[in-house]
Amino acid sequence: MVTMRDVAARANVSIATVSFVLNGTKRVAPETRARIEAAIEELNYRRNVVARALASSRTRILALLHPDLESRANATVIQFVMGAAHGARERGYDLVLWPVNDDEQMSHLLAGGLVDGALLMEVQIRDSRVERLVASGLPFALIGRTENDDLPYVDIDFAATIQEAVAHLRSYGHERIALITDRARGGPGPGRIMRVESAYRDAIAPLGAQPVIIAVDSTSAGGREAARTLCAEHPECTAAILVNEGASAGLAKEIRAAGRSIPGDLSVISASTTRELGEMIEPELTVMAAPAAELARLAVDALIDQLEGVPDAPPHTLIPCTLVPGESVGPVTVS
Amino acid sequence: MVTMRDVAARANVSIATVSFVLNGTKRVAPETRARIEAAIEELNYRRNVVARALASSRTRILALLHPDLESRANATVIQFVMGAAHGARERGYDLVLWPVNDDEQMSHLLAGGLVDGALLMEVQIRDSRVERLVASGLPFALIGRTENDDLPYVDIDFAATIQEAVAHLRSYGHERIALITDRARGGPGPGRIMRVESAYRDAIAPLGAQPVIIAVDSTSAGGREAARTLCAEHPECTAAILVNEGASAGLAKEIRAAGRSIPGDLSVISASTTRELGEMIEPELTVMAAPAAELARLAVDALIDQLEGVPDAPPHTLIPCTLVPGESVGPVTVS
DNA sequence: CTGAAAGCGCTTACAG
DNA sequence: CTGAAAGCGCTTACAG
Repeated sequence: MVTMRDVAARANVSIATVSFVLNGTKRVAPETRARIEAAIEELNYRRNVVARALASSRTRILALLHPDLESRANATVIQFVMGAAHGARERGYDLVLWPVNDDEQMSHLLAGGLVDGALLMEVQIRDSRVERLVASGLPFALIGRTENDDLPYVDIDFAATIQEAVAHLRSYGHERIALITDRARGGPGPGRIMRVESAYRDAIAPLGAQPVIIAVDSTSAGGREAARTLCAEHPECTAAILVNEGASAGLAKEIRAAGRSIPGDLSVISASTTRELGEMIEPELTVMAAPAAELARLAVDALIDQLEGVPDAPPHTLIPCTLVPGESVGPVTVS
Repeated sequence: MVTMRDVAARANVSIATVSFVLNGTKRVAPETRARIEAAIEELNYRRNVVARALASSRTRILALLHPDLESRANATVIQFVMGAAHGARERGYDLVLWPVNDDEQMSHLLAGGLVDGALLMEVQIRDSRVERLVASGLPFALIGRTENDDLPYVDIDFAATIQEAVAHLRSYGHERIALITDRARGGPGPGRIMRVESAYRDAIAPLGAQPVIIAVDSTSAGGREAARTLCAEHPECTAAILVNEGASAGLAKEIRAAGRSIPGDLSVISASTTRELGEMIEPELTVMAAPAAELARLAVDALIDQLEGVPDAPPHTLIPCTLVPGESVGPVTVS
């Protein structure tokens, strides 16, 4: 293994000087610098990141804390994870995946000194991970929000997204619009659900209709259940907005199985998902594509800015989903 | 920050002794051990992983090298990544995501000393990453295989998988069975495709029919293209085996759009995908579920065994996909 | 069974 | 502009 010592010897300087040119932390005479750079090149030297981390007290490693995603057929998740990995690499950081299950693992993360900061996915309204993070003093950025709006976060702008979805449906004449969300399995659930619901209430308020909110599991079975509930209990609804990626396919299938058609009898918008997933469904769904990769990069940037002391780094960013018209929205048909 | 020095002081021992109990590397008197453990507990001490890494020349970090997965609507990918993360954590290792694009990044990885070993996803038949890895001496495990079968790998047992798919279809009377694979976009392509094709040829050989192989993009559009090709050029086929996750939905849609039905006119098995994805499609596809999480864990275990010098660690493991019957396979109908 | 000490490969005040 | 040296927090022969 070639070390800084080897480079220094070959260039006839001290290792301190080598370090200075590598880090650009101090002025070095041009000829000296040239000699050192030549030596680095010739030896194909690359700084040991572990030693650097220990000496500088900065590992340049970020942790991505996520719940168990293994079972989720969640197309946005992979975009998110990959976006974060790319974003980190582009700024010279590494990203470690951290499946947080228990307190012990959280301690290991916080006290182990492996990471300079953490990114949190799937933030709950009341999130014990966030509390521990705050208590520990480790810098972090949230994807999603807790009750406490003061913490640094990036999030989907659900208000704008739902607003646009409703406007799109209204432009086709729809006035009875149901919302289908994710059923939280124990715990307070992601803040997302709460925000989506209130955005929905605000958006349909001008229509003067009662809100119809159906929460189901994020699975095909959940989607079928939503369709049955919709048909049986809310036949007045001519449109539905889904914010439940995993349920979208099941909903479409069951609506058809019930002898109704999309968009003939029901117009559907699936929000916060991917266009690829929309394309898989029949009919091709009109979706509002989640800015997953973009959000991940922003979260990474916010965290690194914080770590590197960039002034005026924006603590909060909201991005709406993008409407991608498919074939699942049509005019209201009089029956 | 509380260090080993603090613990040693509180327990009235040297830091060496603290290190011995932490690592279990040397016999320590029971009372001494108890004192040290008490001190650790009281101070809530946790070993600094960076210092440990530097001193022991082992970081206990593994890299997961993957191509750009951002754009893929690949449901097995997330299972794979998460399986690897969990597997690593369970053995006390961390996993960093490494999007390998260029040579410079590869050098940084290899010479930086951050990781003890690497896991490679999406291995190509002829893979420059593998060559560099071999040359560098960094331990690794492949997911998938190259030309060279001597390297340590885990992989899906495509021969057994395709064999079972064909057997399943034959039990319904099918004898004209097409194969739909992934179109490699430049380069030699994943070894997977080659292996799948030869497994298919072997499996249908007893049927005495010409092989029908259709390679399309792994997208809904690709699936549609496959359906059209099948209908137009191979009307004799009564069944198809897909090994192209992203194309499965498009295929089903286009078959129906062409006025043919699944499984009435065409039986379909989608291999190497997830049951969740099969459930999303209409009709619910019979799938052969990829053992993605299991494979990831095995690869992690194989790599760690190698790192820790476990004798007789199996260098190669093959696991077949699991048949999950859906509604897309039926008897041959005489026309 | 325990400790003193060297060393892992860097960074970073401090001197000159 | 450059260097000698301390130090980051551990592990690990080596002595005793």
